[in-house]
Amino acid sequence: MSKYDCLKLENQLCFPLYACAKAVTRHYKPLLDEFDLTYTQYITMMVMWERKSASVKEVGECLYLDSGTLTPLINKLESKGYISKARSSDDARGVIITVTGEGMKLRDRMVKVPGAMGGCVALSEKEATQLYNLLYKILGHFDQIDEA
Amino acid sequence: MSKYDCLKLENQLCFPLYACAKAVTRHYKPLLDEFDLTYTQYITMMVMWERKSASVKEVGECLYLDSGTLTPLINKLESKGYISKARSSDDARGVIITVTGEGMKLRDRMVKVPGAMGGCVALSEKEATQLYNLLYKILGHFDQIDEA
DNA sequence: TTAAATTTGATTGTGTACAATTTAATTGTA
DNA sequence: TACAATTAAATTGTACACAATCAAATTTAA
Repeated sequence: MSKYDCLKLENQLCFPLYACAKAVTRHYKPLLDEFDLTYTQYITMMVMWERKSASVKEVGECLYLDSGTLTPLINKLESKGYISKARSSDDARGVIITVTGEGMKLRDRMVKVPGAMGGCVALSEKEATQLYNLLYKILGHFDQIDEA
Repeated sequence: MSKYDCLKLENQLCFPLYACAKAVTRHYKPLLDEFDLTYTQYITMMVMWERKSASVKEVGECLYLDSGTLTPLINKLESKGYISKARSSDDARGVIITVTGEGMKLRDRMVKVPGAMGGCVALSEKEATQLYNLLYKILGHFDQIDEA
């Protein structure tokens, strides 16, 4: 029992969180490679599939990403033909991105991906729900801190 | 209820994991800035504080990182004076890194960091343990997959 | 014992992340 | 109305992450 115990890797909660998130995206990679998408591009497409259209700012709020990350990423998705970009007519500062027909077709082709990944994680239904709730509890608390 | 529900962001387990890990390291940043360390440098020092000495390969196994990430990071920690590098005498392929006196002094100065971060996460003891166990369960399963 | 296979760390290239700054557009206010 | 403050994206710079490749050293096996 030392005063340094709190600095041991095994006593950290953040480290398994960090390592686990990386492990998950690493195991997503072979699944996503078939569609020529990275994980971040994939979740960006998820937002687009649901909303059809959104500003860069809105996408950033959904994904906790800023324009420094999203601008090049969105340009790549545009060059792949999955989304289109246009200045907002309401407010010329904003850029509205819209999912294309090709982008919607991609959704059909990717329906099997979450299932394939789920088989990889191997938690029970109950454990998965537990984890889900704990993670959103932390995220919610951070959101609260940040808006203050 | 659509066949596309599995592709909704809110139905993903991976997304809050990814977002939460980023939120945690983001909130670590102001704490670590005072010591001129990044999060990855910080956990690398944790390994060094515990082991005093380890090969690049061993550090990588502890942290789930490869030489592409560790080589430049270790060079930075060396230039800050917290560790030293030397070829292994046993096996000239290996590079052994060793924590310096300055590196050990840093541990004393950083004892307050985990507590400060813990106050930020705001889970009960029980929830934190639950989360810890779930994360290591996933990591353990991935380890199993990977070694096969 | 050598030649092939493996291992270790470094290097290169791509893709995030995110802070900080810049530019253009909009809003608020005196 | 003017003009300061704010906002949205883009840009720039630093630091991971990791795949792929390389070079040097070591191990294995024929």
